[in-house]
Amino acid sequence: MPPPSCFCTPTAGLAPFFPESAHAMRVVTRFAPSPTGMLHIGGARTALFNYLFAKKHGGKFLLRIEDTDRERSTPEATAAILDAMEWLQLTPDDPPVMQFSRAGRHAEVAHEMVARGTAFRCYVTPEELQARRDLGEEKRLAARAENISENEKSALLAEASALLAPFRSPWRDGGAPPAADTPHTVRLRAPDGGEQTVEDGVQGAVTIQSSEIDDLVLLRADGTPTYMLAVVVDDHDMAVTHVIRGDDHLRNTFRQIPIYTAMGWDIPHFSHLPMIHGNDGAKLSKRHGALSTTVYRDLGYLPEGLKAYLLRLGWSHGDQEIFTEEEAVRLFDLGGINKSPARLDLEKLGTVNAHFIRECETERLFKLLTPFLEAVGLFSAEAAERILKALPSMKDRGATLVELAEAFRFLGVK
RNA sequence: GCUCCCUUCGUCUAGCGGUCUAGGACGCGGCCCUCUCAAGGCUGAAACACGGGUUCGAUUCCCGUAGGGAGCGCCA
Repeated sequence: MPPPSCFCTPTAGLAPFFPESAHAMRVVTRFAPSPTGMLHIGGARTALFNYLFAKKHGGKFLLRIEDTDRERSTPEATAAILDAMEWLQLTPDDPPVMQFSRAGRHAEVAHEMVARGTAFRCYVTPEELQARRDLGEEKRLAARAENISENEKSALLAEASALLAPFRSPWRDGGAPPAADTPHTVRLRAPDGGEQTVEDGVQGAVTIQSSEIDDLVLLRADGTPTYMLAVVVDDHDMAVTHVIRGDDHLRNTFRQIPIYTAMGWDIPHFSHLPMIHGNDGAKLSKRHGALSTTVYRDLGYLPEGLKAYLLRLGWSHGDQEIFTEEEAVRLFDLGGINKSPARLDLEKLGTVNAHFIRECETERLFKLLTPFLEAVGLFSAEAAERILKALPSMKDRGATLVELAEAFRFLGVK
């Protein structure tokens, strides 16, 4: 049995999470949702893993609302996310950071990068870029025509892939603006040659060609920061040591690392979690029913039940199926995370939840159950006493609070 | 299309070259317990995607194929 403190050698070939000597370095993780919709189940799991990892190492778990998209961010979504986090008892150690409030700091960093020559002013417009992509698509389509020669075809394809390749701006090496007052963005000057490798805590070593990284926009023409700049600056300023997020961000890591490098900042340790799919194997969407995390609360699941189920989705510790919160904190590790996507299985969630309903302390269960009883008209002040008394022997009568409430119908409360 | 990633029972997974006639869990079938239901106990069916290597030996390592996923924005 390895000592529990041995968290630095989960997988061969993995970069150590900590320099041997820096035991004083404190683990900081964060969950960074964008308030453009509800907190879905995949996000809840990401938050859980970040929370668990931080707690296990005696570190800090932070929450940052990524609201730099002013068009799509809403206060309602922010409130919904906070509500879900609170329900799940995934409480951040510091007050949530609203990313947009830090826009000034982000711009400051972008300008610093321009001064250092690792970013530049770019005068290309979104329309020009779109035209470039459209032309690329056109050429590709043209290459499919049947009445052209092989030579023409490959020439067309070559043009298409050049047009569709990651964008490298004509201004990346400087140059005068078309006119004195031409609006400009600030773009990262992407690394020139060779390849880039990142040691991911879940995916292992992942390598891509530098040419796959584009000169991404850091500051929009209106001076506001993009997500790519904001995450890096905030993660650095918040002293985040471990970035644990969905693997839809894996490629972004390669676009973010050059920003850390440009500023001479320490690069955090990255771990990218596989996505969660619906029970039909397709990407999670509305038709999979309960999408928002708080819907599970309304469906009668206990927060600890949902968390225990989510924990086992993509993570395992031998054959153990049920983990108490204390065990989860103690046993969680990056090495136990699976690389392949998982499907949501409501049947199993029900079983896990049933376990936690049985484990639930009676007084608390009674409080949680009351609204569900009221919803089906089975609660009254007079019946409260009887319900409370019957509850201990009723605990195994349902997998959810909804079912449990239904089971009280026999009491003839009315 | 290009790049990267993934692939063990229906589902979640164990497995990190011999322990695998592949283990656990959910679900499913049967039996027991029980006035009924639930819970519980026992039990059964159910998987290494395919093809090549490497090796004395592959579920485990490598390469293809197929299937799936992600990314390719002045979105995050």
